[in-house]
Amino acid sequence: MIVRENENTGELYTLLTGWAFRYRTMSDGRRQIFNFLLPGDFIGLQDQLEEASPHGIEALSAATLCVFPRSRLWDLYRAHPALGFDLTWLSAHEGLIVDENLLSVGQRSAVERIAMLLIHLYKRAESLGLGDAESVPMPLTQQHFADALGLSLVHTNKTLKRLEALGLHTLERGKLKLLNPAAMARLADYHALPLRGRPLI
Amino acid sequence: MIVRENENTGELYTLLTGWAFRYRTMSDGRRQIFNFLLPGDFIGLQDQLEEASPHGIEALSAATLCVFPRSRLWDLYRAHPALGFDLTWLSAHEGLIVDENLLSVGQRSAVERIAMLLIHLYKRAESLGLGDAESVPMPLTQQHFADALGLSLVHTNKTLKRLEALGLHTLERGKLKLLNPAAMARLADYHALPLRGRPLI
DNA sequence: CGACATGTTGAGATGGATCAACACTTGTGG
DNA sequence: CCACAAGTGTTGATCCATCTCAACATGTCG
Repeated sequence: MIVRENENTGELYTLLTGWAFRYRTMSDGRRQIFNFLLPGDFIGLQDQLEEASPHGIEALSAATLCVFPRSRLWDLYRAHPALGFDLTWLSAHEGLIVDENLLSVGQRSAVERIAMLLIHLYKRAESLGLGDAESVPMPLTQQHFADALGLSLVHTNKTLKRLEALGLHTLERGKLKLLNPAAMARLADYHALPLRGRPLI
Repeated sequence: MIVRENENTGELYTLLTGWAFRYRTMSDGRRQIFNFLLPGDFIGLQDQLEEASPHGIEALSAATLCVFPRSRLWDLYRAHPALGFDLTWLSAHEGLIVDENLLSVGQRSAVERIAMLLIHLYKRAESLGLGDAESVPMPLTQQHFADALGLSLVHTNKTLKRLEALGLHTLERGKLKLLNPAAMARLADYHALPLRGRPLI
């Protein structure tokens, strides 16, 4: 547990190693995962100064963080405009990913959603050099897939199995392999978002 | 049409008057609306420099824009760190709204989604001083509701009617009235996001 | 007046939800 | 070392919220 919902830590973080996710729980317990966080992602920009954080953040694996006091955020903008610029970049980039998730949840069928999430996470992990030539680590539980995609746990399981049966991927012991990335991309209507020089803060 | 999908205008805008929406179309024509834009909202931050915009933006009414050349964005950060700070604020704030939509589309039922969108737009318009004491303008078509909420047009129509029949609101000739805001907020599990001093760029 | 966008309504089909088991793994305490 | 609980994954049967299809109504604008 990195950031608790409706609390304010007064801190910002960069995720240095490990995986995490950002989510929100409704008063009756339903949970929506907004995004998954990988090394290099920044945490806490959405929380406006001094306000309680509208979402929680939990780690999916052992993780290390770089901590910033929120009170010095403004100093940073003044003293290092380039870093401020990078922060806006990071914020906008996370926005793009959330947009993509919204597109999935709003318009894609269950198979398409799962396919999309699998490729998307695969590409992100791969581009960070995680995993080896044929697979990347995948610390999510099926419940996480379900909560990110707005599907029930049962249907998530069945859909995941169906894709495996089609020979599109394997997912075991926390390792994801894409056996037919092209077919999966076609299925998901996936288009890589161009990731030009991503800054690290 | 303000920004075309997959093109790059090299410009940024502030929406000064009027309504607009930000969306993306899949290759088979399905469309997801990410967010609605009201006066004061900034346009174009998500589009990374020089890349084609991953989404389109269209006006819902007559609108006026303030135009910035994208090439001078970096100058602005260097010369006026405070404005850079505000831009990050605006970007993060739009992120919060998109999160909220994702929560709706992922977890809420059709009635809840419609109720949520109605209150949310009502509050935003009201806080900008649009409309009068009892109603705000509402230039959306039912198709816009449907595309924003991930519902079919037909079901959107029926659900909207149902809420009207329950006496929760009226929506005619482009004017929205909330007859029982409390009940509607309860239905939607709505919690206002605190809007502290919003900057205008 | 016709053309086109928008709104309305009913009937029937279906993707995904819900309910209910059961299997496997891991950790814990006795 | 075993017994048990808790978390996770798997599978089948049934239900229902929402989708699709198909009309028709209304309004606007040339």
